[in-house]
This record gives sequence, C-alpha cells and structure tokens, in this order.
Amino acid sequence: MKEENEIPKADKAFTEECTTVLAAVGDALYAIGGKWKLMIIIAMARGNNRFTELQRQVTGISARVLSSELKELELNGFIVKKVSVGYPVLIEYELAPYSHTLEKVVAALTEWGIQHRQKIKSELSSNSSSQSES
Amino acid sequence: MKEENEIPKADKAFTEECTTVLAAVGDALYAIGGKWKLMIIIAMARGNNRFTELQRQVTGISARVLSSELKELELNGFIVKKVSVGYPVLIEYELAPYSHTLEKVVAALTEWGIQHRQKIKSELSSNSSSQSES
DNA sequence: CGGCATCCAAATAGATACTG
DNA sequence: CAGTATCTATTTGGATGCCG
Repeated sequence: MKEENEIPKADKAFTEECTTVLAAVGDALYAIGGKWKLMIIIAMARGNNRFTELQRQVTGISARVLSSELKELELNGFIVKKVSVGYPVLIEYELAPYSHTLEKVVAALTEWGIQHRQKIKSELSSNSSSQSES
Repeated sequence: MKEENEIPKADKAFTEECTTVLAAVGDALYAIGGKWKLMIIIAMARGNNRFTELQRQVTGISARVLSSELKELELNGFIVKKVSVGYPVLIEYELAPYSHTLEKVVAALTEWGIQHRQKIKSELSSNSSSQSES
C-alpha cells in the first residue's frame, strides 16, 4: 500500500534528517516545552507585562509557578525584567528580541490548535449522540 | 503577526486575537505538549514503528511511559495500532493522517530548535572566555 | 503589588518483575 | 517482542504566610 506516510526505508539521508529533527525538537521542547512558557510569552505579546496581569492572562497559573517560569525565561534570554525604582516600585517584563524568533512556532501552533479544537468539538458532538460511554 | 511591541494598546481586535492565540496554543499544548508526544510522532515518521524501535529512537523514554503515551496518542487519533495476528504477533504503530496536520508545527519547532541550539552553543563559548558578573 | 519560603498533596517517572 | 502491574522516588504544583 502506497500511502503518504510511507517512506523509503533505505533512504539514509531521510533517516539522518529525522534524527536531526528529533534532536532539534527535543532541544526546542526543553527550552520552551513546559506547560506555561509559550503561554507566558504570548501573553506578554499582548502588552500586559506586569506580574499580576500576566497571572490573570495565563489562566490557571499560580504566582509561584509564574514566578519561577519568569525567572527561567529571563535566564534563557526570552524576556527582560525591568525594575523602575520609583515610589511603588514598578516592575515590568518585556519580551527580549529573542522571543520574536518564536513567531513561526507560535503561529504554527496557533493554527494547529484552532483546527484541533474544532476537530475535538465535532468529535464530541457525534460522540454524545452515538456513545455514552467514556 | 507584526511587531508585537509596537501595537496600539487600544486595539481591541488585537487583544482579542491574542486571547484566541492563547486559547489555541493552550489547546495545542494540552494535546501534544507533553515531553514525549511530539518526539514519538516524529520518531514514527522515521518508519520504525515497533514498540522497541520507538523506545530506542526516543532516547530516555521508559517502556511504561512509552506505552501510556502511545495509548493516549491512539486515543486522540494521532496514531493507529495494528496487530497482525500472525505467528509472532506483529504489532505496529503508524501515523494516522491526523498526525500529518502537525507537519508545520514540527517544521517550525525544528527550525527554531536548530537555531536555538546554535545560540546556546555560542553563548557557552563566549561565556567561558569572558566573565559575567552577578 | 511582586515575589520568595515553607509545607504538603498530587502527578510523573523509573526500576523491577511478570505475562502472553 | 510488547506490554502491564506495582511500588517507590522525584518533580511539580497549590496554598499559605511573610516580606520589601
């Protein structure tokens, strides 16, 4: 059977390419693969760059986790923490230029996520009328 | 998407778009955001679709985790389990067509991962020669 | 408000052993 | 080979309280 997912087993170049892909994606996942990092970066792209704002935007995250994620992101050069030593000590986070290299990833993920959500929804609809078991 | 840090804060459409992005990416992350799912799918694209082969390809995964990830992936329509009830009971996993919708995501992640790895490497190099203060 | 420390609960992962 | 079961170790996360 010839399908689109059939690949020539003897194609060494392809095999090596896949190994590279595996390593690269593993690397990417290690850096931004957490549950929250991408979400935080996206939320910051909104323009609300205060701690509490962020916590509101990224639904479900706790202060503790947000704090630690923020620190990691700062450490890895994705964001910059700005402390204005005025009176009520204004603290802002902003995206470092490096975060913008993620745009394609975010775009791809967004597009896929939207389609995936639709797929899930239609599956749920047809599921509730034909099946009542989980 | 354009320059995120130059957008008018009052742009409601943009704000809503970002909310959508947040939801979509959250959704995507929920489905494929685990540490292994994407790796497994990529590994399967290699053509080695047996359990043990997969475990070898996806370095670091245990049989238990691979098993459970495989089950989840099957449940969510990413892969198909094929059991040939021949003599030594051949079991194969193959990518369902739905997995191919992830191609753009994988491509973006791969590209970014490669660049990110290079960035990390150069940072390590310059770090060992110049001292940074705290 | 921003954020860290502590304690504790829950989720996750590894090792090992065992089955068909 | 392709898992599953169990038990435990590690990680992660939430809640709370305090501090600047």
